[in-house]
Amino acid sequence: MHFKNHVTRLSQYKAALQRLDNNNVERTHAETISTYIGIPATQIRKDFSLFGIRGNKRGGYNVKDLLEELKNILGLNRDIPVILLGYGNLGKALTRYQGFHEGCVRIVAAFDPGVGVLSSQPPIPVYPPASIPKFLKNNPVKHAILAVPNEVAQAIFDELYENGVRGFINFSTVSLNVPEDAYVNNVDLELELETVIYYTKESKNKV
Amino acid sequence: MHFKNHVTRLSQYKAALQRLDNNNVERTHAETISTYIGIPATQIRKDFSLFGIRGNKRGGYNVKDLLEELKNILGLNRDIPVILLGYGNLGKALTRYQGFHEGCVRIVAAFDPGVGVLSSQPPIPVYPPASIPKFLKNNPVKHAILAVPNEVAQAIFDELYENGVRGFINFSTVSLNVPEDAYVNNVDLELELETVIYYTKESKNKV
DNA sequence: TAGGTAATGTGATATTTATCACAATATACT
DNA sequence: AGTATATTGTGATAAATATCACATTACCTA
Repeated sequence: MHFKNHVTRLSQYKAALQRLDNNNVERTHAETISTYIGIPATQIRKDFSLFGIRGNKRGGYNVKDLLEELKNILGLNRDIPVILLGYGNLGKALTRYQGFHEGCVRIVAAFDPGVGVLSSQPPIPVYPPASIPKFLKNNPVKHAILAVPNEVAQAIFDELYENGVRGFINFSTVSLNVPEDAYVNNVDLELELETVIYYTKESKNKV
Repeated sequence: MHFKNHVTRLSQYKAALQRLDNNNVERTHAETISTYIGIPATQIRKDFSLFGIRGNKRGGYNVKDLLEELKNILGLNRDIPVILLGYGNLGKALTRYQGFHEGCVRIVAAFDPGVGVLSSQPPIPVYPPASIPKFLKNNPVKHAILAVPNEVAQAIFDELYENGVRGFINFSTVSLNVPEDAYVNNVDLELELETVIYYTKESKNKV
């Protein structure tokens, strides 16, 4: 069992619960969450069951408690420092990405060879790539976002792995060589776009 | 059948084939592609079989032909114009995203309310949102990338849909209300990151 | 406090997706 | 030409995932 889908859904549930909590809603139900995010209520309950989340047989779920449980399961019950590799346009976008600000994920530093010629004042410290090992020795960060050119992706990955980073988002389009105990989530934007194109073709392929 | 996974894989195959072609490789095999992208050869052949792609029983596949077939299936056998909504950091990153340059997807214009105060010369024309209907009347683009703040995502979506756009990538974190004949691919970067965090937790939840 | 009901929780079932095993066949070799 | 072999192509099987049906239970009302 790899749980990829389950984990994705838990994350969606968490986001929904966060919004409910922001709106000061105190109790909710599987049906409510369902209409919120478009996942069948029975699927939601099954997922909760699988991960040991219990509600109240008639009162549904307490929003704050459920949110807390989901965060615990996802490992989001504490601040997660993340480093960013590559401070180009994508890197800049990520440092300002509103999705991260609500959660407990925080980009603490970026590394980019162009550090000397940055035009504007970055919102996080940006260091030259040479200082990666030293930084990681002082700040044992476990997660990294790879927003670097394809040519250097594997080399940067290896260096980060050497220095203890184990979880990665990879925005480059090379398929990295990854040791057993690391986890890489590839986000290929072209691929995402091509999926859209396939599903909006006038004439789908008959299968 | 929804084929989401199949289509994603086809897209990966296409990318691999493109690289093989760039390196002037003439023939290839399921096994080769497999080691390239880490998908079992038998899965690859099954996918090909499902979409009617045939190889040569001993010579494998002709790279150029296979690439062409994959492009046909994915609807990538012609230039695909795409518009970009929101020319913030993410928008800028996307216009320069190297993944798109190889393929046939081309971002032809962006729309952003801050169009008047752009610092540098953008590589594509940037128009105010008010001109969306007129633009789409003159340029019947079918695909859009939503890189706008959550608050306006649904409104922008509705306007685009009204004007004929049917395929979307949505980078905002709201779950859009989508008519039957449109397709939205939600790319939630926080969710992607949370997946990574889950899989790199020291103590996984026992299930 | 007893009955009605809205919700959960989960075993059973169906569907989807991936893997396996091997038959078929095109090429290479002798 | 005939045999060996690499590789495809696919039915059968297994595994994963989602849905259904309904038993259970906590709350509400009278």
